[in-house]
Amino acid sequence: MEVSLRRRGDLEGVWALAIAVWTVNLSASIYMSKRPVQEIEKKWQERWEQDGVYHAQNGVSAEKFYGLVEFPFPSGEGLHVGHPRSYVAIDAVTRKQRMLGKNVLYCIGWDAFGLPAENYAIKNKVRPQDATQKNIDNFRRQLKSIGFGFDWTREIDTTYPMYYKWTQWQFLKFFNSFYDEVEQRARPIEELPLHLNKDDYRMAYKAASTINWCPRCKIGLANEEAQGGTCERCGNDVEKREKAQWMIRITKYADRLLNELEGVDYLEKIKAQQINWIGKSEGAYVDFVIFGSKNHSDKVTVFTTRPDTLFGATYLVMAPEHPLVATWLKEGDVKNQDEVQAYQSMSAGKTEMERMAEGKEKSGCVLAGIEAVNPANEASIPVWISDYVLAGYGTGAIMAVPAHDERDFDFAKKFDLPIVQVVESEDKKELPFPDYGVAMNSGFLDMLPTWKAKDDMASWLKENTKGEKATTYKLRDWVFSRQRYWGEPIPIVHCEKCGYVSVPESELPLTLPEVEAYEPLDSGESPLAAIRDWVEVACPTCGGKAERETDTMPNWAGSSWYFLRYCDPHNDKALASAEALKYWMPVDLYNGDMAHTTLHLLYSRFWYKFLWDLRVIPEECGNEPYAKRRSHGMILAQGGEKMAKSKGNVVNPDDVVGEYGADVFRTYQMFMGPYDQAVPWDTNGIEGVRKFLDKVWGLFENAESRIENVELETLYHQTVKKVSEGIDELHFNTCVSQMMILTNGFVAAGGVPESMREGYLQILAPFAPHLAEELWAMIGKTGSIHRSAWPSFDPSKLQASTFTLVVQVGGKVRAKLLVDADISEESAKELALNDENVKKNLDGREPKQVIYVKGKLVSIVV
RNA sequence: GCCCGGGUGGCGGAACUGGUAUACGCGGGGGACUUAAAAUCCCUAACUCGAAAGGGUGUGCGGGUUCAAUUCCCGCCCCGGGCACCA
Repeated sequence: MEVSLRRRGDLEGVWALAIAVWTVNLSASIYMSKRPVQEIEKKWQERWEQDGVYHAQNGVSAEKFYGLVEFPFPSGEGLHVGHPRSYVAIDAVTRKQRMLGKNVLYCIGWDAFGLPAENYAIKNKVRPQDATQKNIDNFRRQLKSIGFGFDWTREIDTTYPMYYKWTQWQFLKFFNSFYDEVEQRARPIEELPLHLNKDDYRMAYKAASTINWCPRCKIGLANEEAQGGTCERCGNDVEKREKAQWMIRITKYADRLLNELEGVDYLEKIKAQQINWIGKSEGAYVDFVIFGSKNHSDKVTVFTTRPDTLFGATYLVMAPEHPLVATWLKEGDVKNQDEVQAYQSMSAGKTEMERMAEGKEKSGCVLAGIEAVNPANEASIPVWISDYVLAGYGTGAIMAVPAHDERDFDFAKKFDLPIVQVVESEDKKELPFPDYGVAMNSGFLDMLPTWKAKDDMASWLKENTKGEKATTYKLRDWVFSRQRYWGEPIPIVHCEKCGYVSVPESELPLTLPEVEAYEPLDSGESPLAAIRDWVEVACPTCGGKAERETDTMPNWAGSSWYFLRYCDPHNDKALASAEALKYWMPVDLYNGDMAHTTLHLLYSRFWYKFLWDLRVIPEECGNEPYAKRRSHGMILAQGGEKMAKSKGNVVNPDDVVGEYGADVFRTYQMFMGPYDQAVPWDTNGIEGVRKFLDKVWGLFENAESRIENVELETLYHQTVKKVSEGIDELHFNTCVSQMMILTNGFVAAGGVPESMREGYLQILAPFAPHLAEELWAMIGKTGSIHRSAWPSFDPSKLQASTFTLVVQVGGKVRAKLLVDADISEESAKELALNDENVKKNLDGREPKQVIYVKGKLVSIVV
């Protein structure tokens, strides 16, 4: 106390001096006083909540703005400094939109089901419910301390039964719908033509699927839980296993998910990722007649993107799992049965790790006794099996054209198979592989290379019933089952008589029962299977003996539609009312991690399109959920490494907010680098931002406001323009630096002119909302600054009265002259030519040409 | 291998539609205030030759277009991310 009083005293002396000569820079000690920022911030956070400053209004006619950030998974570690980056950014965007008078929807919630919570519960012997609740409380406290403009009355939690009631309800929609190929949309299953079997057409269906199996944990893993071929839980290598799983027919939407990207504004690389994942390729199916098997009508269909190279197909390769191979083995058609079976079991036992380690080294086994006929030239070619052919893509079999495919080439070299090039008539210049010529000489097939254009070949195949045009996708149907406890129970009952039956809507939510242990069972089933009195139920249709589905839904389920729930979070009649959806959807700006731009984005777009088809989402909302999608770069640890608990370099927002306050934290997050790029955290860098905000405080606490200064006015209008546009473009770092420039201008001038005070605080408000609010009150304004009107700039005041005219001679800068903004071309040129240094560099030469660029430069060509 | 990004001072990064390269911040150097330190403020700073005036070089590398290129074109190199034996 004493110290600060003494400083105040010092300050007065300095201040007298500053008034005497107003250009004198503000003295150091003005900024010294330690303000209790955390208290001030807390005060406003409470006030905002009380006054409902950030509440979104349903049922109004005002223009809306829906800003969305990915809701977090509330982990036990708490928020880390990377989490809030996008929250701060979209907070700034939505604050500006709110100040433009729009009705803003900006919410947060918890994506709280999932594996880590379950593992934590198992390890620490607590209920996942309790652990999750504790984590949510911690996350909520942390987020609130940063002062986001979330509408907290709309907070959602995917594990809350009134939320997952609707997740389950939507699953039943999938179960009770089919895809109408003609109309290209989903329709209720009751509308399926009567001659078709409903169970073959449901959008959600149960089928055997290959899963990643961890033999140590005895558990099935989703692909994303088994990345790199190892178990996320124990690090053991995973194997492939067949298991009956719930699947969703996302593949029916492949073309729409691809084509309708054209109507949305996504970052180019995000679109590219969606396109890659869908993996559409166009080509043809080609039928190869088989001889050597007992069934004389056997044929193998292959998919190729290069039907024009059919003449170069010198052998056939099938995946070891191909069903025809099993048939031929059973029938005794294959002469080298033992060898083939050995190869099959060898490749089935291979883990992902082993496959990857093998790289390009090809393996395989010929099917002795089986031959195929190349439909283009009737040549007889051998048939092989190899695991470089994937069972799950195309038809599970390929025609090998070693001259035109590197993998086929490797295989042919290894097993000494013939290589025949297909050339475009006379054009033999471009050989696909350098040593092709050598390989060609070893070929024994006496075929003359011929050529047909891709489309010609496809139609030739069609005419001769030897194949047809075809399109394939990498996208697979969505495996929707998890053998786990901590997820939404799948509301399906299996009846011996009726098959799979929906749990009646009236019984939703089907709540997760309490269990003794959360570990999966030895059988690989979810722990729910152990609760017999929960599993055993009467069939809802016939009343007979039936069993509940014990699989739960994947984490993706709850996050596929949460943005719809924000629109109307307390509705108990529907997932959201049609009016609310019509008003709020689509999302105007969606931001999230680059890590979620493939799966989550694809799943939620698909989910939305499906609900839209069924008109659960009104038609007016449009066919895409997110009008605009952006992603933020990662925050790295100091030094550029990834932040990781194991490396001990994680920065906790609590510490930063505790030391500097939320405003400094937020502003630094926006200043540290381009929003879409990865940037390392810098403990020194944050000091610079603290100094900046301290200067702002100082300007309002101590400095003069009766200042008139034309240059400041220009700078002010330029800054308002830059910040207004920068927020829309997500160029936050340059917004902050521009505000720093303006602030430095005010400091140099000795204060903020009266006419600029409000606007100055208002442009600061999206970045440092507490500080702006406090100073807004300090200058006597009533009502929240965050509900005030966004300032405008005067375009006529953007131009300074003078500018630096650059003079170039022969492309090199030879002079910089300060001139009036309205200087005429003639006088500018004259001034330039008369400059001493310009004359010296001209060295008596006559200029060939003098170019004048208004407001910029004079370029003298010699 | 394929598809996206990106390469600018000691560091994070600015630069509109081709028109002063390095704004803003960090760190460095020098100075003021202080008994001293911290804090704060001021000055300084791409590299290089020069006392200075001024010159030369400079945005990953090599070419090109232009009065003028970080920006446009051609050919490479490196880094980050995504996908990956996808026929």
